[in-house]
Amino acid sequence: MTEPNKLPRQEPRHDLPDHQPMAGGIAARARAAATPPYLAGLNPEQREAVETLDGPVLVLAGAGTGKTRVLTSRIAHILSTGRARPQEILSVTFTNKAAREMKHRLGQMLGHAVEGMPWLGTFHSIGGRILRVHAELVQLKSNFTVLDVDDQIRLLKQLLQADGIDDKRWPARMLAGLIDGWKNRGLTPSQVPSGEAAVFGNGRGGKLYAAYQERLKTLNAADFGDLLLENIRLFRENPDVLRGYQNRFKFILVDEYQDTNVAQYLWLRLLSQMSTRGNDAAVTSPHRGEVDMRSKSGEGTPTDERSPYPLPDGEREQASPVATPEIRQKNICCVGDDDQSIYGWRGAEVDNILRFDHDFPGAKVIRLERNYRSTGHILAAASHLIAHNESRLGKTLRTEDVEGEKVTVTGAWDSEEEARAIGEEIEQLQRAGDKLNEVAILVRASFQMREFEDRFVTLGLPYRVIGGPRFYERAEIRDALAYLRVINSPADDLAFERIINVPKRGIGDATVQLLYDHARKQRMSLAAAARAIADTDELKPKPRGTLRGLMDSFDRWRVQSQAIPHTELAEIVLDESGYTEMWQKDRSADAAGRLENLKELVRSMEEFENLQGFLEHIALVMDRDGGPEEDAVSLMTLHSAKGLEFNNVFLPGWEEGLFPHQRALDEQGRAGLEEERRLAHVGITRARRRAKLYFATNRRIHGTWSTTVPSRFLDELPADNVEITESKGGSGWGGSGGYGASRFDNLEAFGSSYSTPGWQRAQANRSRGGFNEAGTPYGTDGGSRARRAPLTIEGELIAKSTGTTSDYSLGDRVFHQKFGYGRVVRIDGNKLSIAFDKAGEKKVVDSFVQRA
DNA sequence: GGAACTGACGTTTTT
DNA sequence: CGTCAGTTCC
Repeated sequence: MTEPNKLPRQEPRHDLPDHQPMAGGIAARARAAATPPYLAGLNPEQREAVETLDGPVLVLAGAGTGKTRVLTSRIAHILSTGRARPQEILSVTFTNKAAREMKHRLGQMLGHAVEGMPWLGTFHSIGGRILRVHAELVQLKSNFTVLDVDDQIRLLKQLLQADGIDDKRWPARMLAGLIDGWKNRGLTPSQVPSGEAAVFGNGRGGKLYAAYQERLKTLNAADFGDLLLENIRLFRENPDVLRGYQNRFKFILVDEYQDTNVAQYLWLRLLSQMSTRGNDAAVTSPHRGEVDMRSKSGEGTPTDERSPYPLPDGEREQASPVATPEIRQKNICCVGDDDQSIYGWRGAEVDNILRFDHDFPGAKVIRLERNYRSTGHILAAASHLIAHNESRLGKTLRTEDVEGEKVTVTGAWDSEEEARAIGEEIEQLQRAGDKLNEVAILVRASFQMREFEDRFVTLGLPYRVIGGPRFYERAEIRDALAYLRVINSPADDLAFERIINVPKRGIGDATVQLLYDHARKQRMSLAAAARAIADTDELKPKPRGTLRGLMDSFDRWRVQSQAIPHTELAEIVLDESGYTEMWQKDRSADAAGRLENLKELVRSMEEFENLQGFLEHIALVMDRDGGPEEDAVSLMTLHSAKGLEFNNVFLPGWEEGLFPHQRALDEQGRAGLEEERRLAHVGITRARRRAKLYFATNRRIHGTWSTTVPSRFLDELPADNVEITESKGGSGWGGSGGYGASRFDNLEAFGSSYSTPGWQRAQANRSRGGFNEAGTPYGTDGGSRARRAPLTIEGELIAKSTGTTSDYSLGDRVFHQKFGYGRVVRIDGNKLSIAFDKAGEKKVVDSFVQRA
C-alpha cells in the first residue's frame, strides 16, 4: 500500500530498455496449455473477458464483480501468451489511485514490479506524456507547465479585464467552466457552436476561448483539458505521429469506461484504429449513428434536446451510420458499468458505454453479473432500484452469499436525530466488535457531513473525512510549487504573480500593475519586467528594493539549483523566501498541518530525478490517499465512495430534493434522475453486510427548516428485502406505514404515525416558524466514552490524545484542531462544553482539545 | 497590512 | 442560517 501522503513513484520512463524478454509464441502457448495461476479462480464470464483478446470487447462489470481482477488478469494473459510486450499495451484509468491499484495488483500477479508497463496510467498523464514528446507540433515546448484550476481562472480574469468585461456579471469561473465543457467535448475554439460561444460575455465567449488558448501557448502551458484535446489535435494534424502510436499499441484497455467524456472517447477512437498506410481513414472522425438512446422514452424535456455528440463541423457523418468496415478495430477492451456512471454532470457520456457495440462494430459484450461483495438482500434491493432506469444495458447481479440482513429504512424527525441515531448504531456495532474501519457514512452533499462531525466529536467517535481538497490544490503546496516553477522557468508569469507578494513583502497591486504594463509593452515576461523596473526609478525606493531583492534571490536559487539536490533547493527556497516562517507565525488552526504538508512536499520530491522531472509530473500525479489507518468511521460523499466497500454502510438523507437532488432534476430532467438513481445504486452496493438508509422529516436548507418528503428511491426498493425500523434516536418514526405503493411518498402517510411527545413538541416549535437546536432535545445522549484514537482528516490529525484525564477547569482557554480556540464553559465528566471563538458552543470530549 | 464589513450563495469532483 | 470571498476602512 502507498504510504501516508506519499506521492506515487515516478512513472517509469517509456524509453527504458525491455527488461523482460518475452517468450516466443510457441513456448508461451505451451505454457498456457496448463491453466496459468492468473486464470485460476476466475468464473467463466471473467475468464472469457480475460481470454477474448481479439477485436473490441466490452466488459459490463457490475458492482463487486471483479472488474479490476479481470483487467489485471487480462494484461497478465496478454503478456504471458506473448501477444504483446509490456510497452505495447495501453491501459488507461481515470484516477491515479486506480492506476496505482492496477500496477500493484499486476505486480502481485506477475510476481515482479511492473516497471515495464510504461503506458499504464490516467488518461491525462498518458496524454501529457505523448504531448511532451511532440510538443512542438502543437506550439508548445516539451517542458510545458500543466496549469491547475486556480492558474486557469487567474489567467481568464486577466483576459476578461483586458477585454473590459465586467467579471461580476461574467465571472472567470463561469468561463473556465464553459471552456472545460468544450474541451471535454473535444471542441477547439473554432469548433464551438456559435450559439454556445455566444452565451458568455455578450457573444465574446468563443473569442475569449481562442485568446485563452493563444495565451496558454505564450506561457508554454496547458490545462488539464488540453492534455487530451491537444493530443487529439496532434493526432489529427499529424497522421504519421498517430500511426506510430497505433502501431505501438497492440492492446488497449480502458477502466471505468462509463465515465469517459467525448474527448476521451475521440482519443481512444483514434488510437484504436488499425493504422492504415497512405490513406487518412485512420484519422477521420469517429462514426456516430443518429439514434439518441435517450429519446426513446419520448419524454420531451428540453434538456434532452441536446445532441449526444455535437461533433465539430466536418466531423459529422453524412449518411453512413456504421463505421466503414475497412477500418479494422484494434484489440480494445473497455470495462465499465453503465449503472455506475455518476459523472455526467462533469462531461462523462453514459452514451459512450451504451453505444459501444455501435461504435466498435463486431464488439463482443461480456457481462459480469456474479457479485462477490454483498449479501442477498442488499444486492436484491440495489438491483431492483436500478431496474427503474431506462437508459441502461441491463444486468442482473446475483450472489451466492447468504441472504443476510435486510436493508433497513429509518425515518428520523430531523437531521440532528438522524445523526444521533446513526451515531448510536455505530457505537452498537462497535460494542459488538465491528471495526470502525468497516463503517461508512455516505452522503449526497457535503453539507450533510457537518452534523455527523459534530455528533462524532461529541461522542468521541473517531472518524475521517474522505475527499475534500486534494493535496496539490492546497494553497501552501501551490505557493511552494510556484517558487519552484519560477526557478525552473523564469517566464512562468502565473507562478511569478502568485508568489510575488507571498509572503507579504510589500509589493502591492500598484506595483504589480506597473509590472504588467511594462511586460506587455516590452513583450517580456513579468519576471523580466520586474528586473527591468527594479533598475529604473519608476518605483518608490522601498518596493524597488524589495523587488530587486526578490529577483536576486531567484537568481541565486537558480544558480544553486544547478549544484545542489532539488530537495535541498526546495528547503532553501522555502526558508529564504520567508514562506515557512509565514506559516510558523500563523496561529490559525491549520497552520501546523500546512507546515507538515510542505515537509511532505519536499519529501515527495525525492522520488524524482530532478526539479524538472518533478514539476512535469506533479500536477498530474499528485493526490491524496493513504493516511494513517487508525480505526475510524469513514465519512464521504456518494461520489467519492465509488470503488470502495464496507461491511456497514449508512446512507442518510434520502429525501426528495436532496436525494434525488433537486438541481439534478431541474437541469437534467430524466437523465438527471437516472444519474441520481445510479448514485443510489452505487451507495447501496458499497455495503457488504449491512446497508442502512435514513430520511429525516425536517431538514434545514439554506438556514430555514423545511419539511421534506421521503425519497422516491425508497419507494422503489423491493419490500421483501427491506425492513422499516424505528429511529433509535428518540422520537422515531413508527413503521406503521406498512408496505405498498406509498410507503413513504406522502407526508400524511408517515406524519400520522408520529405520536411521540417529541413530535408534538417539534410540531409546536414548527408552528412558531422554526425551532432551534436546543428546542429539540429528543432522545438521550449516546453513551459517550472517551476514545484515545487520534482523528484524522485526510491524514491530518484533527484530534490527538493527550493521554491525560480531564483536568480542565471552567474558563480554561483551549484549542481544538477543528474548531480552533475557545473557552471551557461547562464540564461534565470528561465532556467539555466549549464556547469556540468561531464555531460557537460545542460539546467535546476532553481528549480532543489541548490547552491554548 | 490587517480587521471588519458586505454580499452572494448554498451538489456531486478528476485530472 | 452560515460561510467565504471580496471589499472597505482604518
